Amino acid sequence: MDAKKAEKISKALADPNRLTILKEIKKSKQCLYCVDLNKTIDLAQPSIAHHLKLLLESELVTSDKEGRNVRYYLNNKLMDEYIRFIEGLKI
Amino acid sequence: MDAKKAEKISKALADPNRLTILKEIKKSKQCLYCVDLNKTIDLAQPSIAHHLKLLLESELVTSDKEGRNVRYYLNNKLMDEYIRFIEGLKI
DNA sequence: TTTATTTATCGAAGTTCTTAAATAAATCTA
DNA sequence: TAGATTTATTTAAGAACTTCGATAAATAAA
Repeated sequence: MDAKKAEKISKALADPNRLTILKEIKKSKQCLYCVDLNKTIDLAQPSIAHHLKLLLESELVTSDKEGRNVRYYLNNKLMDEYIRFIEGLKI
Repeated sequence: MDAKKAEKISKALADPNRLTILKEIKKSKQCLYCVDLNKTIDLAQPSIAHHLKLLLESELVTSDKEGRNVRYYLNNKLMDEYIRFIEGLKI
């Protein structure tokens, strides 16, 4: 992973609501519907949609459509790559 | 590590110049003088001082004074804690 | 087909971040 | 002590980010 990608991922992780979203996806076991986040997170729907978009753009999260719902998944592989990048910063 | 701390570290990592600074500290083997960064990074001195302050506040970097110079060190232990936090996000 | 539900987009307001010029503070050197 | 060097602080401008209301788009349900 290059520094630019790591920067983008770091940015995606640099917000309390996005960290909460990631934890909620984890809690939901593999996937999560966007609509469930509206109940958990105290933000307006467009704000949640915005955060999900950033997470998708960072590729920390993937998604697929199921009717009018969207399912979200964690990208464990990318998280591992990010971890390796951080490891690479260490002496 | 709690989410608030992880957020702060993520913020510190979410900038290309700060990632470069971390890499330079690593390259310098254990420590680095602030003045050396002025040669490496194309930023004005106050900007570099600002980035170093953020890195210190995140605790990713520590420092000590040596005369009028300041030496910077990577906090490998905190990086490990951060890595464990990211691991904890995975399913 | 009409209505309801779910998600995405646009636009604007407020906040935070990045950067640099000016300058101060600390310490070294001559 | 006087001047040079290194780092920190203040202030301000511009860029980027977060948030939400309004609204659009897509699909499901009645």
